[in-house]
Amino acid sequence: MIYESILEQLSTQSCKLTLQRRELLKILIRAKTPLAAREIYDRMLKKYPHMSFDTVYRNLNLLQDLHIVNRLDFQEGRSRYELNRSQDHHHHLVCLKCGGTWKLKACPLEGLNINNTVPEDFKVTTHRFEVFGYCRQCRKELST
Amino acid sequence: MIYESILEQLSTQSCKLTLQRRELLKILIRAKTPLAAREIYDRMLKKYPHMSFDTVYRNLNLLQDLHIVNRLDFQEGRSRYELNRSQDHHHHLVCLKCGGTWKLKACPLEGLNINNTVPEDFKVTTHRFEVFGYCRQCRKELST
DNA sequence: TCCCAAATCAGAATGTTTCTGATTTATATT
DNA sequence: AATATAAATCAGAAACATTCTGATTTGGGA
Repeated sequence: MIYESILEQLSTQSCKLTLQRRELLKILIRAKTPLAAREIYDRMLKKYPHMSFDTVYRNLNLLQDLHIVNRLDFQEGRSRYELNRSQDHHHHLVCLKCGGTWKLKACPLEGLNINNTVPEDFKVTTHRFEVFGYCRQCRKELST
Repeated sequence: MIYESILEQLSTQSCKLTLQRRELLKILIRAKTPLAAREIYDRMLKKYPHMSFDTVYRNLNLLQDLHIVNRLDFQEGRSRYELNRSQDHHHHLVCLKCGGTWKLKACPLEGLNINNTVPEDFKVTTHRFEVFGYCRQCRKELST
């Protein structure tokens, strides 16, 4: 469903539906949490053992440009990627110990006073918001 | 004033007040915008031409641990650093074209519904919020 | 002045991301 | 079904930020 509609979108942009590209999409659709390029690459190697790492990056960048994928940064020294599901705009809660992530529905741009603080002549295109800390499990482990 | 109080703080932590460390602090205090490690290094080279890049990073990490410096990420492929001036908690507005930054006083954590969306058993330590787009000047240049 | 932990230096190493140039492939057309 | 070709892939190198290593120097207390 999502998969097919993305393939269609790619076709209309005259992008080829290569096996590698399809596999990358399937991995992102299956993912329960944002993945690092390295993690995606490792999963793809299982099906395509001769994959080039470069292919992962090229496709992630392409999908980003088409707004099919979001690039995220959780201060880990590398990016993570997630499918951009429309109607599911969200931000993240990130555990600094285990790297676990949870969705935050609250969005600062929906808050009241943002429009007062951003100058009118500044054209806003995107924003980021992340909350960091320690999840229940990791809190326990820290105190023992 | 700020400079002296930081030196004092460093002393009490039994950190040595090396010339390089002092110079790095002065650069951060002078800075009108968050600086990349590379930019800091370039400025330090003028005074200490034999500086090691490593020294910049080591000190930035130290100062970060002591909450004297904030590490920021503006999706540029490298971090930027700014002095953590207490009583001036803020976020940033970032121009995607020129890299210019402006302070945003609004903070999402002060908003209403955050406490409802973060689970109680999650220990929040930090957060990030950035707004990206194009500044007045760069908007003009894009449309011509 | 002496001592030594802390800091620095120089250069190598690590890890992520991008580039290059040759080869392969998806797909539109015949 | 065969062909042409732009797009995509591969393999490896390169670029870049950041961290590490091991030898040397230095700030600051005794």
